[in-house]
Amino acid sequence: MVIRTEKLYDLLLDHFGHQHWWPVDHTYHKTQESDPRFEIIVGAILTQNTAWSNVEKALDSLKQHRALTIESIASMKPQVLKNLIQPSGFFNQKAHRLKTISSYLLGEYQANLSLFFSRDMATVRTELLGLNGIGPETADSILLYAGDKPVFVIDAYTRRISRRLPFPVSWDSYDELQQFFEHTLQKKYPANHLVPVYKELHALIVKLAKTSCRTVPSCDNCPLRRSCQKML
DNA sequence: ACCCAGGCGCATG
DNA sequence: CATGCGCATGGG
Repeated sequence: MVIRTEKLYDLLLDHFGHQHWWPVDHTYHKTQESDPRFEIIVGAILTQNTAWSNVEKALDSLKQHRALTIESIASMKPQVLKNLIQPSGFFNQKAHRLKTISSYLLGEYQANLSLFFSRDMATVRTELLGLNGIGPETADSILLYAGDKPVFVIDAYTRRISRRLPFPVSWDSYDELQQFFEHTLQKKYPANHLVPVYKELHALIVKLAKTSCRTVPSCDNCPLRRSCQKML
């Protein structure tokens, strides 16, 4: 019995609709104060084990102080940065992490994100993982949502869902679960469609976990149970 | 008063 | 290798 990830995508999209997570369109006008790609990078760090509503407050605060740029965060005094991101919690660690990646992007890539992302995907991922505060999920979120790289993001929700669905993989291995999603989705979608599919499916899984799978102890009582069985 | 949120680093056994 | 714990805030 094998469940198909592309059916999971169809089902969830049909049931919940688009989730509008981070902007799909990276049109960047100079009239804009901050590069949306950098905003996504900052958001990816601020949202670590933190409700998105709190992250928005911190992002707004950074924007209002015109501080949402690589150069600004790299040069800002730590205490000032901590105050600006305070509502997102864990501000001591997060301020340090934001300064680490900002200084890195400034020092190694002259704050040029196009240059940073232009290289081999695996290379960029390895570099990100080497920075303090960037683990697999944060690195992959940055690659997918900011860099438009075809990488599927695994998070606690995806593991929880995967534990309940009959996926032929061990749900506790990040790499194995990621390979499973990527391989199965690659079979259905052409390469140039993978990025939007990966973005939307990850957001939809989060939505599913929050609305249904979080509150019920097992699939037996899940409101999506009948739909889920269509995927088998 | 609890529990949780779009994790990660570090310390233990 | 694999758990466990601290990190901090705001909303339900």
